Order: sequence, then C-alpha cells, then structure tokens
Amino acid sequence: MQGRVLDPAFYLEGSVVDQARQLLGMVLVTAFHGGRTSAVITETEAYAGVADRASHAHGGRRTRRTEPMYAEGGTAYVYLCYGMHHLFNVVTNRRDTPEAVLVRALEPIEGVGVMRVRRNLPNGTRHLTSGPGKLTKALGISRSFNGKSLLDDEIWIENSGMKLAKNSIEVGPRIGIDYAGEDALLPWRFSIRGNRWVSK
DNA sequence: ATGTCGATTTGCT
DNA sequence: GCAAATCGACATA
Repeated sequence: MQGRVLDPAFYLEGSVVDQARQLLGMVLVTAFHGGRTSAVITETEAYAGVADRASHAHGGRRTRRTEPMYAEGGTAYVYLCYGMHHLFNVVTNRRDTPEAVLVRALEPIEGVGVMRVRRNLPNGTRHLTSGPGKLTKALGISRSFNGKSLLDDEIWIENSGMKLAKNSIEVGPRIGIDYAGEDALLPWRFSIRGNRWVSK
C-alpha cells in the first residue's frame, strides 16, 4: 500500500475540525536511525485555537510549550502529558493561528517488530498504538520531534487515497478535557467505526 | 469486566 | 501546590 506524501496545502486550508476528520485513513510515517514505522490514523481530535477552551492555545496563551501550535500548518506539536506521555499533534492553519489535530490512535502497518521493542511488549498484542501516549512511544516520537516539519524526511503523513464513507466515521466528544466547560461537549473526536485500534 | 491508584514533569496560581 | 489532551498495575467480582 504505497501512499503519496500529503499535499502541504492540506495543512493550510479548511477548518481544523474537517482536517481532523479527513486525517482518518491517512498514514503516519516515522523514519530515523531506529527504523521505519508506519500506521493508519484511526482516531483524532480537533483543537480549534484561541476560542476553544480545551486548547492549549485558548485565549491566545503562548508559552514555550505551546509555541509550535503557532507555527505554520504542517508542523509537529509534541508535548509531555501527565509528566510521562508524549502526545503528538498535527498543527494546521497559518502561522499565528494556533490550531491542531491530536492523533489518538493508529493501526500499525510497517515496523511492528520495532514498535514492540519500543513499547517493551515482546508478545503479540493489540495495545501497541491504541492510545495517544502509546502510539508516540511505538513510533519513536519524543519531544525531539516537537516543532519538526511534517514535510521533511523524519516524520510525515501519506494520503492513501482511501476515502471513508460518512457512515464509517464515528463522532463524539473529546476525551479528558472536563476542565473545558461546555466546549467539552463539542463533537470533535473522530474515529473509524468498528476499527479495533482505537483508544479506550 | 470494571474500578482505583500511582507515576512524574510542566505550567500555571 | 495542584491539575493535566494517559497508561498500566493491581484489586475486587
């Protein structure tokens, strides 16, 4: 299944909610000295910039940590969550418009052996990449990837060309953002219906 | 199958 | 200090 690198224009046009939905079915690839790994994006969430109370950039908050969210669409935003998990986001929109898509789950394609080693799960298991903290570990995404361009050759996204039917996309509220008040109810979480590789 | 809890660091108050 | 875009270990049923 040979995909094409996603057109840079994808990251710049349209709303982040649409982009989160469209990223389902696309393939996230990492390639560096530790090996090459790739996996289908099966679950995403949209974080819609300064107006979204769940977003790290809410109200224009701009710190060392959130700085990559303000970069041009097509940049990686990787941050440490709960002091131990790296979470990977795809930054979208123009510079200084801080929107991002959190990638919450993947279905492995290439490099399953490497993923097992990185995750320290020697035996067959379905939990390799079914969560936002797990998938970064499996693909070797640490904070050194923070701010990297997705148009470069260490981490990028390929468009498989597969078009998902509307009824094969499951929609719901985002996870773990109870602090966001009413915005916690927004239907901005997307996953491939029936796919086993989604978070719990 | 479901529930509780500890880990561990960053960024705010 | 405290809560956080989480995970895995362990307990109980």
